[in-house]
Amino acid sequence: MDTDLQPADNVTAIAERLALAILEHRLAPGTKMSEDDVGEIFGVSRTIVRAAFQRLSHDRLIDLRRNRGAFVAQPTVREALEVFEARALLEPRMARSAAERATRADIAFLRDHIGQEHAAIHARDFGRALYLSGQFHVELVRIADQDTIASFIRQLVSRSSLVIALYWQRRHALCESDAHHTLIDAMARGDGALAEKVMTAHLADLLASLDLRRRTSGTMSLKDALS
Amino acid sequence: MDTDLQPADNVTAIAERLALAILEHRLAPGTKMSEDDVGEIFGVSRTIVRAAFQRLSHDRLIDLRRNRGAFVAQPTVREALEVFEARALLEPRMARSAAERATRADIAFLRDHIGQEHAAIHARDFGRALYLSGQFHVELVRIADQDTIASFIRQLVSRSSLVIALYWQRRHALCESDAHHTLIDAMARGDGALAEKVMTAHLADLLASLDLRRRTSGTMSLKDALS
DNA sequence: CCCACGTGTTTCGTATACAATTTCGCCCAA
DNA sequence: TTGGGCGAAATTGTATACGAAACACGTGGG
Repeated sequence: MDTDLQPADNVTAIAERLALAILEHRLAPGTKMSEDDVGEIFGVSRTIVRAAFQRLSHDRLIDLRRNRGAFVAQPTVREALEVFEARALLEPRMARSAAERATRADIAFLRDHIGQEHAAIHARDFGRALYLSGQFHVELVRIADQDTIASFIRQLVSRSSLVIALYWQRRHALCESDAHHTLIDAMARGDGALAEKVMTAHLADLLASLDLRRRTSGTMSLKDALS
Repeated sequence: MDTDLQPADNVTAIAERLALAILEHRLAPGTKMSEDDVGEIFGVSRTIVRAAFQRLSHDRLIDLRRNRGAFVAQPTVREALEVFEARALLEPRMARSAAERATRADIAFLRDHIGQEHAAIHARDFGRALYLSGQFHVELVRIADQDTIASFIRQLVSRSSLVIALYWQRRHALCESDAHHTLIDAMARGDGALAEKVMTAHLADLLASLDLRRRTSGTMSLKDALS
């Protein structure tokens, strides 16, 4: 049985836990992560932590500065715009493909996914809700069955999460927009053209809801964030 | 001035030299690279080599198999198709942007780049010619001034090089197609729409010139390839 | 003749030690 | 008070050591 997706690989496991902490906004952009501290928290040596850092750095989730250490990335305004431009180029087409390929099981899975997201909101776990909201896009590309583009989207969605952490003022109004529902409906009907259009609009909305002039701040200790 | 792009960073330097060896087809897909051997060739410890390997692995240039080692990646037919599908989605738009933004200096740079490529062909250094031919696409996106998408293209072009190594039969007829010249001409006239169209056709041609049924093979020793 | 098995060798995974660099507090002078 | 420099402490960069897993190969049984 390999239903247990726990990676037997230490560095993967730790990279994923760190990524989740960032994506759920438990670790604020700019936070410094010392190799020793992280290693001690997870009970591994710096060797492992460094490898995990390098992976996250390649996904632009953290910024690795030579002889200085690892910091949760702080996308600039320019990077934020680039990320959304890239998403606008890729995701609508993926939404179309997904709509054309989605099975009944896929649709059910996505509906369940949104269910979890709502549950998280209800439990006031906004970090997790935000993470799931991003994962929705990743799942969509998975259905489109394009692994290569999926890896790009995964990175872009992750970076979007950082952008949101930095430039989103009104937190609690999160993705209430039922864009995801609309998307699923279009997919359930196999309407690729509509799905593509809805996705385009959804991404534009997301970008428009940011205030790129102001940056929110806030920090938290490592141990608390990685519990 | 930062015209000196020599990385003071050992792992970056080694990752780049390995990447170049792969991109110039001096290292054939499937070749195993032992950490010890590579470390000895470059005069660094396995620590550095491992870090470099992890980077290349993230770009899918090498395949890292746990407890087995690092192998030059061998993209499957499916991956090959995905790579070109992704390029088809991104590059035409980038060609348009580049055409609309290119300065006189940019055009001159690209022309010179093609000049180097022809020189390499003339010197029968087909590996280098192929590398430069790929770099042309990367430079194009650089002109389009989209760093995020540029990083994706860089990866896709690299993987394309592996695809070509595996699935290209008639080697010596390389990119003689003057698609790159046509592209530059369109850019010089600032004709974005044309550049977009030419790029689309160029990528389709490239894909069509592959024979995805047959795989070429061939290998070479590490020390020779990394001299 | 072929396949299963055990042993020695190679290669990788991880921890740790030490060197190099940065950071921070402290003192002193302007 | 403020700014600069000096040294100690902390943190990262790299090499190395040792345990563990995979591989190579020779041996013996079927």
